[in-house]
Amino acid sequence: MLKDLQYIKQTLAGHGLKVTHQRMVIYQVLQETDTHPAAEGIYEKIKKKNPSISLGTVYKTLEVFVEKGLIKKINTSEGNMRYDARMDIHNHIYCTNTKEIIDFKDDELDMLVRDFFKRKKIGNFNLKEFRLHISGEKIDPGKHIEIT
Amino acid sequence: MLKDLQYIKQTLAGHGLKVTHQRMVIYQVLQETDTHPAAEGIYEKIKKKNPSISLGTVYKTLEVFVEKGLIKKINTSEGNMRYDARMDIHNHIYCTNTKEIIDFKDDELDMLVRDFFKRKKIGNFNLKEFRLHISGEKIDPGKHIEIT
DNA sequence: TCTTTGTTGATAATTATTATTATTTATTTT
DNA sequence: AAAATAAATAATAATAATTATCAACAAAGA
Repeated sequence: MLKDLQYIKQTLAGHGLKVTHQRMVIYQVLQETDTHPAAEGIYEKIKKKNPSISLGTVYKTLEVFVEKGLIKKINTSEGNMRYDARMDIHNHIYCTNTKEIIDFKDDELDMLVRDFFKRKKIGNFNLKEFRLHISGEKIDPGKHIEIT
Repeated sequence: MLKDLQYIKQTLAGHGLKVTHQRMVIYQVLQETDTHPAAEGIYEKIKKKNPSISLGTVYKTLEVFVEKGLIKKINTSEGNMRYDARMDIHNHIYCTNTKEIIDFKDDELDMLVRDFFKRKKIGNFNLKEFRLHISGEKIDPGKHIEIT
C-alpha cells in the first residue's frame, strides 16, 4: 500500500512544512508501517535506499512532525519513544513480552469514555485527548491477537 | 502524613525484601508524594538527610520494587520514567505544560471499561491491566485541577 | 545575483539508565 | 564469637537514546 507521493507532499505542505526528500521518506515509512517504530527503526528502514540521511535528521524530523501535528509520539515502558502516523483516536495494546504496540480502535469504547467525560467534568483543565493503554501479553507470541 | 516505620518495614518484608535503610527511605518518599517522581527526584529528596545514598542505588532499588510488585513504573512523553506507589487501579491525567501526573480514580469509569472487556474479548492475549491516559493542559497552572 | 533563511549531515554533548566492581553490611556456619 | 558466605550498597564506568552544535548546502526573496 504505497502512498502516492503527491499525497505525501500535500500533507507536508498542508502542515506548513517545506517539502524535502528526507521528510518525504520518513513520513512515507511511518505511513507504510503499523508497528509504531522508534527513530532508530525508521532510520534502519530508510538508509538502505538513502544512505546519506543521518540519524540526527530522523530525530529532528520526527520532532518537527510531532510539533506540527502530523504524527504522535508514544511512550513505552522501555526507554525509547515510538511514533505513530495514525491520527484518528485509537487505543493501544502493549504486549509486554514482544514489545509490540497494537492498535485497537473501537467506536463503542470511544463513545463510552467520551460520554463519561460529558458528565464528569475536570475543572481547570483543558482535556485534549484520552487513550486507553491496555497491557498484557500474547499467549502465542507467533500469532496475532484477535479482537472479537 | 508520615507513614510509620513499622508499616514500611512490614510492607518491604511482606514482599520478600530485606529491610534496609535505603529501601526504607526510598519507599517512604514514594509513599509521601503523589507527584509520581522520577529516580532523580527521589534521589534529590533523600540526599539531604542521607548524603551517602547513591543515585545508582535509587535506580536499582526502584527496579527491585517494581519487580516485587511494590510500586509501578510509569512512562511519560518526555524521556524519563516515573514511579507510583499507589497500587490500586487508577488513571492518570497528564498535564502537558506542567508535566504533572495527577491521579484520577473513578469507580464508575473502571466499571464501564471492565464491563466493556467482558463483552469484547481479545483473543491470544492475556489482559493484565488497562489504564486511561488523559492528556491536556491546566488552564491556570498555579491552581489544582478539580474533578466534579 | 546577492542575501537571508531553513534544512541537513557529521559530530559532539547530554541525559537517563544500566552494568561493574570493590566495599560494606548482614546472615549463616562452624 | 570468629570465619565464611551471601546480599546490598557506593562509586564509578559504560551504554543507549536523544538533543545540541555548527559548517555546508539548498531554497526563497529582494
